[in-house]
Amino acid sequence: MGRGKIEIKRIENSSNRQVTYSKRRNGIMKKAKEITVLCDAHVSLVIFASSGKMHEYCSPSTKLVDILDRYHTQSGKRLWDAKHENLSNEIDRIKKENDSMQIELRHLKGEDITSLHYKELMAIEEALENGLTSNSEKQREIIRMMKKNEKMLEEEYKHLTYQLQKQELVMEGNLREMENGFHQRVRDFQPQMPFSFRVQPIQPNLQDRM
Amino acid sequence: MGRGKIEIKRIENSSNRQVTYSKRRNGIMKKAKEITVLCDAHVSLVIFASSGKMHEYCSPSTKLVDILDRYHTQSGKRLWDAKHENLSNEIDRIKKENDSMQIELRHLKGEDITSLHYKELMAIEEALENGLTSNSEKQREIIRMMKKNEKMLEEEYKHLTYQLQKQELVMEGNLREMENGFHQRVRDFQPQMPFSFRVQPIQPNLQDRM
DNA sequence: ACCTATTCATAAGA
DNA sequence: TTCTTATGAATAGGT
Repeated sequence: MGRGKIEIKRIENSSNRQVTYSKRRNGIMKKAKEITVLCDAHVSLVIFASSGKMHEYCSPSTKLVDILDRYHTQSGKRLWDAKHENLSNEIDRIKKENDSMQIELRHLKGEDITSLHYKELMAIEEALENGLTSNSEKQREIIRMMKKNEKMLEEEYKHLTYQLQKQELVMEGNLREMENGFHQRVRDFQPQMPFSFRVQPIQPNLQDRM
Repeated sequence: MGRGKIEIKRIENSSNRQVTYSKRRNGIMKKAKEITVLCDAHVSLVIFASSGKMHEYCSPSTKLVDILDRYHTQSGKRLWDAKHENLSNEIDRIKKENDSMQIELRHLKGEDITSLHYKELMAIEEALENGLTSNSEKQREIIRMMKKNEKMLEEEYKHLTYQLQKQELVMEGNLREMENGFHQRVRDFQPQMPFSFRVQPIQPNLQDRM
């Protein structure tokens, strides 16, 4: 097409080649755009001139990566490197692991067990019973700890009560002294046990478990 | 170019679209080949039809990977890194899912429950008990089925025994006839019930579950 | 798949 | 590079 027919072989004249290149490149780009619009196609087009300059076209709302992804899927050719392959393999591996755990979980929860054999049901039952045993043991242990802690708190409380009573006695004594005329002593009075004294549970983390 | 001008917009008629697609695809491919020959260009062209079918062209003595390598270098767009990142993210996501399932499984099995709070232990206990309930229900169901099957087998057995006895009576009768001189009849004797008769369990798949 | 009127792309020249 | 234009190529619609 043009003023004369041309043979399809390398254009030796470099500037002609350059001109033809950019004309035809535009032509192809245009065609690529048109086919995407007309026919819902997805196109990736990458052209390098002999000069090394690059041009590309990629259908709108698509990324080259997506196209290449589909290329990879359909052609089976491995475009990416070993690293990529490794990642894909790992994903597969983990997904399988995931699936089997999911199944195990569901079985333990009593779901999807209709198709199981008797032996499998027995194994699951055993696992459940073991779990239950550990679980209640732990619960009993926590209760034991709670009781122990309660006892200690009680003892501490008794002790404190005793100390307070002692303190009150001292204060009453002082009061009596004050009433007897030693008013100046009141300002200097310091309690023998500071009010900041607090009960410290022996196992301070226990309440977190409740 | 054609019998009439067409607007560049999606061709709604599906078969027209398909026809146009393959015509234009050929056209683009041809143009791509021509520009590589005429202008020493390097071209990668990947087209997906809306049907999902793929076609590609890649300049001779070049591989798509090489083109993409150069694309990578020149455009600065990191095709693979993005892809890698996606894969890595997915791996992370699945691994997290994995971990939480693993933890749940271990908890159900009574492992790693030392640091759990009382409420969590209770929840696990409930799950275990529910599982156990479903499990034993299923087991009971299987046992019911077994018993039912056993009963049926027994009845069939009784029936067969009866039939055999009847058969034996007939044979004894024949034997007596033979002893009375009808020896030639022995060769022609055929039992009325073939030996290939077998017990067919009513629920043939049941034994698979054992 | 083939046909062909028509439109489009482009080679060559400016 | 861009414009022009004669010409060959591509293709839309029909068979």
